[in-house]
Amino acid sequence: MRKKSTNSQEEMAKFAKALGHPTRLEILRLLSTQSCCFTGDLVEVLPIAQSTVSQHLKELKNAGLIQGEIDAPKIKYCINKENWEKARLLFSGFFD
Amino acid sequence: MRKKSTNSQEEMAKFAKALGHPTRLEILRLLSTQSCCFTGDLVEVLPIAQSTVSQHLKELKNAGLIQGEIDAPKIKYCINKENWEKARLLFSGFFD
DNA sequence: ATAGTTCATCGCAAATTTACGATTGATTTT
DNA sequence: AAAATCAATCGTAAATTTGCGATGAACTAT
Repeated sequence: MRKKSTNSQEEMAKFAKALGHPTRLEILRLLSTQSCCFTGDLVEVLPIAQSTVSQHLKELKNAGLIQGEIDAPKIKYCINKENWEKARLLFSGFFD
Repeated sequence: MRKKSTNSQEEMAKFAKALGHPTRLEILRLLSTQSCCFTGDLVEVLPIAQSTVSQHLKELKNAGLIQGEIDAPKIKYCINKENWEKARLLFSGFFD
């Protein structure tokens, strides 16, 4: 009784929350079809301001779903494969 | 260029958003292990106020993941199996 | 009819999210 | 060194989310 949520529920909620916006889903789709993207490539494709794209990227990064590396003067974003797999397992386990 | 998100992305985002809170994940887990629950059963188990549980139930219902039927004076909540399956397919398709 | 039960909804406050333009810092190019 | 490019961050506004206690609606039980 009065049980708090488990660690894996916290983690899954964190992933789900990050996935809970169409723009972020689109970013992830773009990153996973092409292997990686520069921020600028995403800004060209998405119908929102550059600063907003950066914010979404930050949230995806905080959730651990993507990672960025410097390729000066650009930044190259990729799927974080380790956590991607973690998320995949959590979701597939969740849906019985 | 400037492409908006697709319908299935909108739908998946809607599901993901509903899944993006530990309490709602816990509610769904409880509903799926037992086949159904009364609101009161959930309130007993969860460490939050009754009104807050009701709000979370409402969100899950709006997202289509659960459905409630009257069993007076209680309300019996169950997984919405049709949409559950839809969500399962969207997520499993998303993670390659 | 009255009292009790069950759960949704209201009203509110605090925190978070989403979006934008402007600015800044870092790096590259001229 | 100066100008240009790239992307994060700042500051702000509006909307949404999360949570609670109190109230209300619908039904049941006495």
